[in-house]
Formats: sequence, structure tokens, C-alpha cells
Amino acid sequence: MKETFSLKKNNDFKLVYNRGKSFGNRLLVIYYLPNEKDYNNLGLSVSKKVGNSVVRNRIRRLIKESYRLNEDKIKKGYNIIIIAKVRSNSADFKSIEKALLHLMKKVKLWQ
RNA sequence: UGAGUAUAUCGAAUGGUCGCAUACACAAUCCGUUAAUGAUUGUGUAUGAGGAAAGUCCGAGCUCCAUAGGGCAGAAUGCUGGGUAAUUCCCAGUGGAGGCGACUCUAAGGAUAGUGCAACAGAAAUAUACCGCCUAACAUUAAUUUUAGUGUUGGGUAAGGAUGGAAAGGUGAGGUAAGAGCUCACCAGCGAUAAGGUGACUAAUCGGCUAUGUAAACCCCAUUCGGAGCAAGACCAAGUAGGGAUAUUCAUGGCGACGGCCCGUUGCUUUCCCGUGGUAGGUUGCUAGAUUCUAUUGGUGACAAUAGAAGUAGAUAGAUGACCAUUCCAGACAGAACUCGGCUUAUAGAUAUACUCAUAAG
Repeated sequence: MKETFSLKKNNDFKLVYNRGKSFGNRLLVIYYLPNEKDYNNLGLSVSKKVGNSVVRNRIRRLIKESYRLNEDKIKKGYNIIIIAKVRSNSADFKSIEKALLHLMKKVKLWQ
């Protein structure tokens, strides 16, 4: 992801899960933790319960696209993990985007 | 026209805006410089998931472990001939089973090497007499020279009844006290002979006269098989701390490596000297290969040979997406991770070729 640094290490994921705050809605769950930098790290998690590899790949791309289109409106300086719930396996782009924006406003990462 | 059989092909299309990965070109900046190279950013161009990418069921390439050694154990395969790098794959045939047919299916060596199993039923399950049929002796009844019936005991009989997946050849005729391959004809099975075929096998003649099934039960026979897998392996190398290389000597010892066991091979152990080994991480392996297509020739065919042409996925928490518009049959199964050849499984629908059956017409 260009200009969007992604979380890669398993340790980074564990740190956010253990120390970070979380919030969820119908389709997605968010974990976030301040990282004291001037950019965000985004991590995505879609479990095998959601569907086969085609479905999982599609959900991941939809979330990434939603994040990319709204990146300039989100506060900087956080490690963010987005988890897709099982229910999201039949969602389209608009409902994913709406759910993501709802989460961002709830946890006050929205500028 | 309808119903089918076989083989092959395709797997929504077009345009616009934004975005991602890789390669190339150009520009800028940085490091460094004899030069090349390298890193970051921007712009442009090109390319960017499948027929199964899947399951990981076979077989190979490639890499490391010893140039992959001997025996046992274990595993796999199992009609014949051929193809291939190789196979449990493919092609052509043989036998058997199914279908009116095109065609399909087939784990198809050995049951006189041995062991085991065959429930229930049935008199009896690998040897058998329950009923029945025939007959001898004795007893008894009728009748009385002799014959018929009944009972007991003994013998003959596998035609008939009944059970079962299976009752030891089948059908018909002769034959007999009643019966029986006891005899004959046809059929089936077994053995031998010479013939055809590379072979599985085929059809012919002759002979004797009968042998339960099960080997995806153990087993026997024949053939084949070393292990681990790209998280293989190679190179560079923070932090941390303690091991490595060379030469020599001794012990049939100890620890380890070579899939299990035995053998066999081999490394370390001691002293001296030196500074290196390697974790995180990075680079590489990483995509041109037994490749695809077309033509010709050889072959029934799988396939082979020759000639010409085509040819850019290569990520590493993992790129191929989002939105809009138009069209139609309204889009199924499904996402590359070292690479190939097969098999199996999932799959909306569309197309082509050859053939079969039925109906109609002729």
C-alpha cells in the first residue's frame, strides 16, 4: 500500500490487541493504539469463517479501498486493525464503507 | 424433429475516472566514484490469476543429505503389447459384465503350497439319506398253490420335495428293481495335441468324466521402490555470547549422521594456534519449459521426427480492485506462492464435429 504503512509482524498485532481499545458494529470491528508517529499503520484480518479465499480476498480489498478513499480525513498517529465479521461475506462496497466511517466517528478518529 | 453416445473448445463484453504490483525509459535528489552500480520520489509506456490456480492422490525436474551401498522388514503395482522424462497416466487390443444401438464399465495373477471364514435356514456346507423311490429278510392282516397291504430291521438310490448365494455339470433321449455320465446328442467346464497371433487369446480335433465360494482375508508368485522437501538450499549479516579450522595420537569405548532394524561408511572427543560461526533481518532461489500453435512425414492410435511461428504474473501479511455507463443468455465453480506431466473433485451456461436409436417424408 502506497503511503499507507501496513502492519506486518505478529508482535505488532499482539500489542494492539492487548493494549489497544476496541469497538465494533454490525460488519466490522476496530482495534486502535497510538504509535507516536505521523502516519497510520493499518492491519486487516479476515478469518476463514468468513468464506473461501475468493470471498476473503474480496472483503479485504473492499476494506482497503474504503480506507484509501477516506484516508485524508482520518487522524494520524495510530496503529489500526480492522477485523471483518462473518456477516460481511455478502456485503457490497457501499455498506462496507458506511460501516467503516461509522466506526471512525465512534472512536473519534474522524477529523 | 426428438432422445442419446463420444470427443474437443470457450468460461460475459466494451468505454471512462481513481488506485495497486512488476518491468523498461526519462527526470530530480541522496550515497559513492576513475567508472559502473545502488537507494528514494515523480512522469510515461507495457504487462498482470484458472480450467480447474483446488484436493495433495500419483510421477518427474531442481536442492541438500554419502557418486545413494548390502541384507531383512515394509510399501506399491498385478490380462497383453506399445507411448512417455516418469507414473497408479495415455493409446491399441484380449477376456468378462451392461445397453435395441452409438458405446460404457472392469482391483482382470494364483483357490491341486498352506491356514482361515462361509451367519441364518436346511437332514446335510465338502461332505450328507430327513421325506420320497426301489429292494431283501422277518412278523402280521386279507386272501389262501400265489399275490396285495401294513410294521420292524438291513441294503440300493441324488431322479422328485424342502433350505440356501452355492446341494458337485445343464437339457433331451436311452437305460434300470429304482436310479446314476451308466450310455448317446448338443451345450458348458478341465486336460492334451498340432495351427494362427509379438502376446493376452482364438477357433479345431481328441481324451477322460468333474473340480463350492472367498486372495480390495492372511498368504504365495512376479516386478518396482533411499530420505527430506523452496519454510529445500546458497550468499550477506545488527544485537547477543562461545564456538570453529588444520595437523597428530590413543581407546574394538561414548555421542551423532545416512526413513525402521542389522551390517557397512563416516564426523566429533586430545593438544596447539587462530578469529570466526551464526539468530533477527535482507538478497537470491523466481520463472524459457520434457512450452504452445501451425504444416509435412511416419504410425490404427497414444506419440515421434523435421520446418516455421509465438511468447514479458512473479507477490512475500502477500499486487489484478472500486465506482459509473451500455448490451445480453443476467454471469457457475472458484484466487498463482519453486516448476512441469497426469488423476480426482466442483462447475451457470454456450459452441463445434462424428455417430446411434425413434418418428415423418422419399
